[in-house]
Amino acid sequence: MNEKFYMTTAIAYASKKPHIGNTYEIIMADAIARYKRQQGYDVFLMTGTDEHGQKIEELAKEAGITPKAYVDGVAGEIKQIWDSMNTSYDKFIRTTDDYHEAAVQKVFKKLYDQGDIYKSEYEGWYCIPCESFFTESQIEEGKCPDCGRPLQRTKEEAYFFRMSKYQDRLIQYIEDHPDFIEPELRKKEMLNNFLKVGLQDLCVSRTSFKWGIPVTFDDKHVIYVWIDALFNYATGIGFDIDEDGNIKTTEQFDRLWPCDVHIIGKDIMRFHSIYWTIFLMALDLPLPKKIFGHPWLLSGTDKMSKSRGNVLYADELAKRFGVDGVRHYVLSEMPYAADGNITYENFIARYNTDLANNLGNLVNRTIAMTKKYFDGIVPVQGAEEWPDDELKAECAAAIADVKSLMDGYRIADAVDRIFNMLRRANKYIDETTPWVLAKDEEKKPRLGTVLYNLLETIRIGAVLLTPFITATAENIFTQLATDKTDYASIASFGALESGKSVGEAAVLFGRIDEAKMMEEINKEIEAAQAAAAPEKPESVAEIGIDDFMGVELRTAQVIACEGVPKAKKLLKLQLDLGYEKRQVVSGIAKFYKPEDLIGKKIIVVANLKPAKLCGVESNGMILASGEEQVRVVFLDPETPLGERVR
RNA sequence: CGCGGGAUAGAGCAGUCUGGUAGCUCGUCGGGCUCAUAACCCGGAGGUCGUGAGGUUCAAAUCCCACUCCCGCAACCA
Repeated sequence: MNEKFYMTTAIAYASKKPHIGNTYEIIMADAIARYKRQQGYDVFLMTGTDEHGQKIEELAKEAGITPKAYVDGVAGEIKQIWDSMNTSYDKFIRTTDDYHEAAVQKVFKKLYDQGDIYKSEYEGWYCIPCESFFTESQIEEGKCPDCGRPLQRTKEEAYFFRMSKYQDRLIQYIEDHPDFIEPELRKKEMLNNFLKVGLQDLCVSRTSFKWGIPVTFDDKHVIYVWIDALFNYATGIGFDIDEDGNIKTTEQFDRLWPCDVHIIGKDIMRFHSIYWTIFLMALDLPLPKKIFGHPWLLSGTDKMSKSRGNVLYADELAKRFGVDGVRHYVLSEMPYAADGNITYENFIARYNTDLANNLGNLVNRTIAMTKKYFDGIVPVQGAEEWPDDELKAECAAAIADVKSLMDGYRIADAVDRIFNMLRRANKYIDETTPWVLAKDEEKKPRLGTVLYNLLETIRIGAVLLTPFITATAENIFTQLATDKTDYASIASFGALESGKSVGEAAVLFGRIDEAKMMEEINKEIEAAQAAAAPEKPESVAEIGIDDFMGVELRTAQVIACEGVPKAKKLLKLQLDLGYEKRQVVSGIAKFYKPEDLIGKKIIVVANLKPAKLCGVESNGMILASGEEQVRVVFLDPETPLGERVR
């Protein structure tokens, strides 16, 4: 049996339809999987959906359906998009699958029984802003070890995982395995920001919502999302635990584990490289060989978000550019470590340059000449002349380069390398001028050689392109009418069989008129914006007038203002409420300079419990609106100070 | 001084480890060709390689130092 290669994507959160930035991951994973299969590996690619959590519980409630019904809908939609992108995953796991839930419960129990998970019995302290629990031993003088703010005694019981126990082993492992976390800069982030400063025990249960996997021996609690979600990588291939708490695996698991690569977004690097790895250590399982944190695909220069209105979806893009247009764009436009961009202008340029002009036109003109000069019969390869040797050398170089690039996960560079090879083939046509050879019957053998070399170069290109633009590669094979499509067939130049008839010529990618399409797109965007009613925001539970009157809002004037050292977002404001002065800290430094605020009259929540932010005391909160763009509520300059606001 | 990455032609990037004529794709200008999807091929213009009339060197995009700006991670939105 061939060597196995087990790879996974992160599982997609089943809260809403994934955008192209989310879809990029499965396409990238698919390209790697197809490449590995081509190389002869026995590949198993797993993807799926993460379906539990408070957010989904709330969305389902809003929609008036059960959480399960809700995630059934979204998971179906996600699977459909994955399928429509021609991705060749071997398994689509859902965290609501019964075997997964059962196995996760047993994992939790086992970790509890062996002492890695423990229950804190009313000894815990909770930091509300950090949403973190801490044990007595972690805290100093009743303050949060993270932020230094006062902690609340938690009234909830909670389960914790002893992360610190494995910390040194993990650091050692990462240092012994330089390829474990890639790209390199992500490894440094993990090491410097978390591991070397010391891991805290992780709270691994929740009681604040119900939509999760219950703890079997304590059903007030549901299991922390990351234990639930991360274990999909194991349960999906047959990992389980028997009644005695011993690990029970299937033949499939034994064959595939450990995972060869987890492909994930850079944002969840921490959960994989630290938590997941430590969970595995606790179960004495071999660790994954590699965790690859890919960058993000940005819409223009911004993160895609609904509120910015710049969200692009794979299926909508595919309507315009085709599935392979989308695959080619995301695969060739994403740098190795830095974020990539997507705009319609870039998309059209990429499409026209690479797919229509370079590849499509090369195939088209070559097939056309074969039909025209040889009645569509693949000619015989004759004596080698210049520049045949250069073309062949280029093919060989491309094959070798693509292999080394792909082995290093340099996807975009690999794709680019293939298109350079095709460019060389276009140049070869100009150098050999087949239309001139065709005018001289004596040159017919030479003409045959030239066309043969071109057809063979195209075939090699199609084999190399198979992992990336799969359907297009197949289309090319059809046009060449060849069944020499495997990787072994490009080991040496000349596997294409002479004497056979080529298929019908068909345009692979029609050229896009940029001006026309942009006009169309802009019109659609305008129409969509006009049609879209402002979305109803998530509302908060109704309150009575008494509740409102419990909030003491007062007018105040900013008499001094300065930034807080070490904090990028915070401003420290001195307020005059008329009857007293007080200090308030506010996270508005991105939007206001101190001098913008001094002298202005604002509204302050006067009876808010004091808190410390970055070590600076804050006694209240000033009113402001907005998320992306925060605007402080300013008052009429004539407003007297210290008045109650109702 | 929290940790790390980056600044190279109008745009996007490579080159920096291992100093020695600054390169690729797109765009732009000019030319060629006619097999092909106004495609393809060739050539030109365009860069004080972030700043410092800094350091090392025969020689610096590359090594060293200082500074400015951008980005990621962490912290932080009362």
